[in-house]
Amino acid sequence: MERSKKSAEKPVGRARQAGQEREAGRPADGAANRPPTIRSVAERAGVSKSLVSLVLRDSPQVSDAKRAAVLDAIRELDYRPNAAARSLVARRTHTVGVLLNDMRNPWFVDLLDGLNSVLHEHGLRMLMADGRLSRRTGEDFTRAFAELRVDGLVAVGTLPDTGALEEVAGRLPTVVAGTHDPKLPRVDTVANDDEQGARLATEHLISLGHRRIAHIMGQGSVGVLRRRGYEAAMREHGLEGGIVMAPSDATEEGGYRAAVRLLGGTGSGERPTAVFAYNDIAAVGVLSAAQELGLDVPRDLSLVGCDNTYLARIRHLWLTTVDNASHEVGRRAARCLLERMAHPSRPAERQLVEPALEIRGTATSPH
Amino acid sequence: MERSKKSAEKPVGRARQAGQEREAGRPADGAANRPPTIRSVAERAGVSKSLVSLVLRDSPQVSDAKRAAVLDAIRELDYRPNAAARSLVARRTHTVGVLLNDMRNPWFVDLLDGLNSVLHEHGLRMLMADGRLSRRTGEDFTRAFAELRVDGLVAVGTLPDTGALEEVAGRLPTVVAGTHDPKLPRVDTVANDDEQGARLATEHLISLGHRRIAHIMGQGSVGVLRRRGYEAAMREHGLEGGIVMAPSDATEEGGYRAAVRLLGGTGSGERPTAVFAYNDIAAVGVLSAAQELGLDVPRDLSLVGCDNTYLARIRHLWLTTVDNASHEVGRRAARCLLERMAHPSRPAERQLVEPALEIRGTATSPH
DNA sequence: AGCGTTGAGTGGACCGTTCCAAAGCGGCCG
DNA sequence: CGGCCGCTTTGGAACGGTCCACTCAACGCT
Repeated sequence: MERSKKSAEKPVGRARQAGQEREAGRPADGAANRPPTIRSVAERAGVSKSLVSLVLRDSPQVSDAKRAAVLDAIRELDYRPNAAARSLVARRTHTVGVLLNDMRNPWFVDLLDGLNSVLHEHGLRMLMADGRLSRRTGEDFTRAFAELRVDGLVAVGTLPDTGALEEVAGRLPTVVAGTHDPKLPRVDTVANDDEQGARLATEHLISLGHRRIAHIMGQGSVGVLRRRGYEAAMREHGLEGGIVMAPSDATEEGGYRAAVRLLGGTGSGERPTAVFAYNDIAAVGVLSAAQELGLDVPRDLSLVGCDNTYLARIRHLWLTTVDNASHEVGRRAARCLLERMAHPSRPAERQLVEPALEIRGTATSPH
Repeated sequence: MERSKKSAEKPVGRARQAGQEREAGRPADGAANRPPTIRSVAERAGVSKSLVSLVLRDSPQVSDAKRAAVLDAIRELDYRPNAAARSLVARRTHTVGVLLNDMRNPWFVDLLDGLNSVLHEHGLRMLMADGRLSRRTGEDFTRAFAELRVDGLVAVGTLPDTGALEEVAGRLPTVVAGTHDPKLPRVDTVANDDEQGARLATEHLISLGHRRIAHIMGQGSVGVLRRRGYEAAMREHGLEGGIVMAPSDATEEGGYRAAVRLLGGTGSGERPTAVFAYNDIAAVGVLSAAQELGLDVPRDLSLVGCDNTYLARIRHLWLTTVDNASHEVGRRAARCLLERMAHPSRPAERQLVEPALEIRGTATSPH
């Protein structure tokens, strides 16, 4: 008895207070007129907020008349649901974080295309951060994504900070796309078959009749794989003697310097007749070096790049290169992420996508 | 009487239920162990959640002992504040949306750098969306940003859908960077002085001794301005007769085709000795066309591009071009946005950033 | 002694949604 | 004619924070 009275008084008072403010105060004079909420819509349509919520997630349980009324009100007020409130209660943001290694190097745009198309089909939106920018400002990208409570994370390209990635992978579904690099327990990887790509390029040059084929090396695990594919192809065709490798980095400058070392120093008999470069940018460096050394490409020197970036497509360069199906990599990475979001603790999956040769103008038979 | 009884009975049951769940149930057995909240931290540290909140926003009002206890609890639980909850009550997300026109064209990366550095100084984070991807999936970028309740919006580059931008500008602080295009009431604009840049390029060619200088035109307002600068420079030096213009788009293909028309068709006496291209990509197309027509650049044809993208920096291309200080544009755009966030209804501001000539290898005196 | 003042700490309303339990309301059947 | 069964609609707790109003000591000042 006593208890019932006490609790009766307390909640009643509150309910009334709240109700008053709700019904009379806020929407009318509305402090600093805020954007419309589900309540404004309900009020205008003459229904409860719950019904508006049902209409928003178009439940079949709503009569046509009320639905129309609510939709009208939404239109009239130009109402937009508040994602923060929604995700607060749903504990889902329908957003996946995409961490780009470095936006300066545009090899990833096709990958992003593929990623986006599949994610969008499943009602997920992408939120991108440039790893390089975060690094420069000393910000921890991991934190930002964790606080925003993204539903998943896709790391595109090699990341310097494997530790942070490992930590974030413990919290949320994570997929690495476009590189083989960090092999972590609960992290899926979708990448190009770089070894196979290098093999294709090298075999193309061999089939054209080249015997002495140089390789301009790249760094990281991708660099190792491409070198391995190159070496394997050479060996399988009995061309161990024709193997020449020059260390470099994935820049035009690096490709240029390596090519100058390779092509400039030694006598003409020793000089390679073809070069397989780690990527398109390095290949463009080779082009520059050849020009400076008075070598005509492809007459005096054949050249194959890798990645089929839009650089390779520029008519003035027109690089023969390896297309590594970035779009497909993106699509598969998205599907992997969806799988992992559904089953967070399944074992890590590693996928390889088949590359293909894109023949353009920088490789022919040696004269 | 009847009413009081009714309301008494109803809330009592519920209130008790809820109270029990809060005090005894949730934190102890915790359904599907959720990430720690401010309440878990408070409980562990033996303080109230309000105090934890104070520590989080490091208020000076907290004793050292309690502060230490709270920080320990935060560390032990690996607590991360929930951005959704925070922004729900604060009505601020500390996030600005950055809308990229098209990630394929990497002229904006420097701009983003500048943008990012200033925004970061003010505790804002960037969230990027690619307009092209949104367009393809038929998604309205405006909606996404509006629902996420970003604090502001930066549109980078020309946007096709001016209407959507105008609408979104009514809701939140908006700045357009890198283009002059939509002149909307409450929208600030920070752009390069494209007219001045074109003038610099043209005057450079004139000072080298060229008289017949063609211009490969671009589209949009930027195209108009660059053309205007070109024409003005020509006229001011009494070279109206040397004006030749070819319409094109901002692609390599477009530049190539325009150049073939310009250089191939007419007799040698009529042929321009120099070209000022709308941008670097179009300039590369000109390079391709010149090569095909057997014209040596710069001996037979001088060429100046625009934007100083990294294409221009490739040794094999080594384009003389106009540097439009994208980094500075980004920085100023960020400051504009901060201003507008502080004073949402101030009149629109239009800023122009001074360009500079970047002399490389594609322009010399006519022989 | 009584009074205000100050500073650390707390309770609870509130932000804008979702979701659940329950209510209202015909209609149908025994 | 009353009970029951669907279908539509509603109230209110919950999500995880912030912030305001308030309490409670301790302290200094007439």
